[in-house]
Amino acid sequence: MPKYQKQFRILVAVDCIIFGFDGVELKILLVKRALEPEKGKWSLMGGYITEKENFDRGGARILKQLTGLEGVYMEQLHAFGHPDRDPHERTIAVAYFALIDINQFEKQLSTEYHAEWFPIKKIPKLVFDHGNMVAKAKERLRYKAAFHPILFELLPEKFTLPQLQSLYEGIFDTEFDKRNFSRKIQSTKLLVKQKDKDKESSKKGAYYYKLDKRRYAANLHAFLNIIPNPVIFNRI
Amino acid sequence: MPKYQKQFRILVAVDCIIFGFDGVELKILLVKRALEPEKGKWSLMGGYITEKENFDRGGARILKQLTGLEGVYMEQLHAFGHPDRDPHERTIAVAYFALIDINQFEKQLSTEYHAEWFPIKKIPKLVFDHGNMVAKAKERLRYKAAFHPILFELLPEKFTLPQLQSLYEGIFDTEFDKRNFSRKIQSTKLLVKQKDKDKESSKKGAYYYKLDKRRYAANLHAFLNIIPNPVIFNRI
DNA sequence: TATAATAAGTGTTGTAAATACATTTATTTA
DNA sequence: TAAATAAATGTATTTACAACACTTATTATA
Repeated sequence: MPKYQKQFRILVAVDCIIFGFDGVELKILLVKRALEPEKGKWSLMGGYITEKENFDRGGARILKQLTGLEGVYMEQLHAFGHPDRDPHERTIAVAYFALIDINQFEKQLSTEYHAEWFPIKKIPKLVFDHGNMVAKAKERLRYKAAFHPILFELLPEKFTLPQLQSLYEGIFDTEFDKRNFSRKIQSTKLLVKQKDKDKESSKKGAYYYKLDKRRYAANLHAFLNIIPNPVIFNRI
Repeated sequence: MPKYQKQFRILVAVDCIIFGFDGVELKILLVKRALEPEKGKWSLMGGYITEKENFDRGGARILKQLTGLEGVYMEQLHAFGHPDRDPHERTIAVAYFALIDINQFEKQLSTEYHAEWFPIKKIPKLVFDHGNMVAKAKERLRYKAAFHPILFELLPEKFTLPQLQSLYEGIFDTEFDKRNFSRKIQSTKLLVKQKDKDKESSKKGAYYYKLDKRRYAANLHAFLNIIPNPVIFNRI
């Protein structure tokens, strides 16, 4: 079949904003850009879309390339298409954000890309419009996490309520009352209390919990109300 | 500067899901596709991105081309990139959805594209993956409208509370108690009661309201709670 | 071995928001 | 002037949320 005439064709990339949580802060994973222009500067992990793949697959491929991980939570964030975003040649980028268990990544680390975790509050200057992408991803993560149970994706299989709370507090940059927080989390029935405790961060030790995977899968799109409203968003 | 070598370049289109409300149902505006393949079939309005424009501008251009309207509420929905979505040549599409006042459009109508409004519940078979785009846009509109005051964009400058309620009821496919609905809307303080009434749809007549544009602009991203929860979404 | 230090775990009460529900009012038409 | 129609409005009850403080388990130290 003949091609569409006279239209111009554009490079299409996928860039990944990869979030991790080390128990203290929210972080994102950056790499040193391997190509000119801006070679050697900090950048999101990305790559060009290939002839046979769609965006979701491209995103998954790129994530795997860097982290070795598969089956990770990923979501399309936004398509970025400013004509000058790559000064070298017009390139559009479809950005994805991923939530990974930072410990998994440590295991699977590929050294090839000079990857490093940066606390979300200390992101260096990034190439092109990657700074905008990160800003948008943070915003989306907050928004999504305020209503849906997605932050579990950032935690290891077993975690404690204090850990979970500190994750929420980090992301929303505020503090919650632990009694109310605990009650709300428990009321979702998404967590299953374990018999063992984490003794590392306190003398008394905190009980581990695991996700109830059945319920979790069924409720990914359901609504939580963990976050007291006025703290994050202005209600009218 | 030399181009990136060896990467392949792709056609990039923007497609618009244009919503309107005629007082009874939610509708979308479709056109007859002008090009092969699938020429003559129902399609979203779309077009290729040009060399100097970003996606937002492309979307606005395409919307204006069809409706003559500018300054309309538009939002990027999703990038669609399945390799076979256009069987003719690989093309990715960035979809936008727009909310317009259907009466404005009637005035500005361009006959060139054989545009027609279709009730959201009676959408014909569409070209390519446009059916998926519409489905995703409906979902997003519901989601967004459940939390944010965006449905006003579908109404004329002056509207009545019964009209507004029937819009919400149409979109969420349910019925609300008018006393509670009215109270919730009033509590947002976004509306200004007018002195005149709409006498068309009842004998008593219903007072017109206008948006308080100042407050509205300040609260576009604020949270409403118009929709009783269990009706639409499952809470955990 | 008793005491201090640390963080985890747990319950109750008041307040605000959401819901359920029925009557009155303005106007037109028969 | 009576009947029909849809708009407008208020209250009582229930539910959800937020504020708040003490007890418990354990380890380290005096």
